[in-house]
Amino acid sequence: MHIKSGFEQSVYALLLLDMLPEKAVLPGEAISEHLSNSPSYLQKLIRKLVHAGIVTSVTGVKGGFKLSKKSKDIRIYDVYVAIEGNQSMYSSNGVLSSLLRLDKDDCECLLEDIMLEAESNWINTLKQKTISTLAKDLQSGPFDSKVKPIEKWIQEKMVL
Amino acid sequence: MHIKSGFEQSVYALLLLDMLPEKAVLPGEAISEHLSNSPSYLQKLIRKLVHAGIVTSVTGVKGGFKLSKKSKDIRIYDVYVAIEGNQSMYSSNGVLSSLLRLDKDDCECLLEDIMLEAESNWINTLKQKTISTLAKDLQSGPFDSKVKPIEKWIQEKMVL
DNA sequence: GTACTTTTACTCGGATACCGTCTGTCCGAGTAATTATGG
DNA sequence: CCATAATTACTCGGACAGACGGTATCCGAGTAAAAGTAC
Repeated sequence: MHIKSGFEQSVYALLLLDMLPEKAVLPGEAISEHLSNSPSYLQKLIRKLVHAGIVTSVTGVKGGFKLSKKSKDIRIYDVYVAIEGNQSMYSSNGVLSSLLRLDKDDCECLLEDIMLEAESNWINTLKQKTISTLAKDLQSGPFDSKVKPIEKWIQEKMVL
Repeated sequence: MHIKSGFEQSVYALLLLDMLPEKAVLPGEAISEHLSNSPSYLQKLIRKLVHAGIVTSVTGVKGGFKLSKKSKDIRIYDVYVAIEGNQSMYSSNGVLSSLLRLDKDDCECLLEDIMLEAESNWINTLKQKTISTLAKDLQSGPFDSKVKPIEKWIQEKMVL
C-alpha cells in the first residue's frame, strides 16, 4: 500500500499558493516550474483541487490558480480526499462469506470493522493538520531563510 | 491507495487455521478450497506468513500449515506487515527540496512528519486487535452457528 | 474614440501511452511418509 | 522380517503472464484579456 506521489505534489503546490498575495493568481506552468515536476500532470492534480473547492481557477489571459480558502481552513485530509478519493483503504472481497459458506456478501466483513476503526484514527490526525500548519513549520524550521526568495520569485510570476 | 486483497485472504486463512486442533496441520489446497480463492496464490501468501513466524509449515506427505502461536498473540498488524511489508504508506519524493531550491533530499519532508504521526495512530489500532479478537467476534455474532460445520470439515481435511 | 475582430495566454477535460505492482499460474526442486522390493 | 529403493503428497521459491491503476503526455475546446482594425 502506498500513498500516491501526486498527494505530495498537491500539498506543496498549495504551500506555494499560500505565499501568493491576496487577489493574485499563479499560472499552472509557473507552479510546476518551481516544483520541478511535469506541468501537464501537476495541472491535472490542481484541477482536482479546484473540483474539491480548495483552489480557485481563473481562465483566460492572466488566468491561473489561487487558494479559495485561508490556508488554516485547508486540512491535509481535504487534500488527501481531493486527490485519492474518499473511498476507504480497505474494501472487503467477501472472503468471510466463503469461509462461512454463505452467498457472497451475505455477511459483513469482521475485518472491515477493525480496518475502519484504524483508518478513522488515521483520518483524525490528518484532519487536525492544515496547510497553515506546514507553513508555520517551515517558517520556524532550519530553512526559514529560503522562504523570502520564493516570495520574491512569486512577485515576478504572479498576475493581476 | 488500497490495501491488497491478499491481506484479507491471509487474515481469514489464519482464522481458519485457528480452528485446527493442536498438533494438526491443514494442507494449503484445503485452505484455498474453503476460502474459494486460487490455490497457488494463497499458498504464496501463506508462505509469507511462514517467513514472518506466524505460521508453521510441515513439508512432505502429511504436510501442511498451522499457527505457530496462540491466536491471541497474532496481531492484525503482524499480518499486515507480513503481507505488505513494513515500509510506511508515505514516502517523500523530495518535492519540498525543489520548492526550497535545494539539492534533492537536502531537507526533511515536513509532510512526512504528519503522515507518520497519522500512520502511527493507524498502526496502534491494528496492534490492539488479534486473530483471537476476530474469532471471538465471529462466535458472538449472528453467524455463530456456521462455525460448527467448519470445525467438522476441518476434522476431515486435517492430517496428523 | 468607439465598436468589432483577431490574437494571445491561459484553463478544461478527454484520449492515450507507459510502467510498476498486484494477482494468478506454472513448474522444477526439496522433503518426508508411505509403499514396494529384494534378500 | 528387515533394509533399501521407489512412489506419493506435500511445501518451497522462482519465473512468468495478465490486469489494473498511477504517472505522464498531448491535443482540441473554451475563455477572457489584450491588441489590432475599421469607421
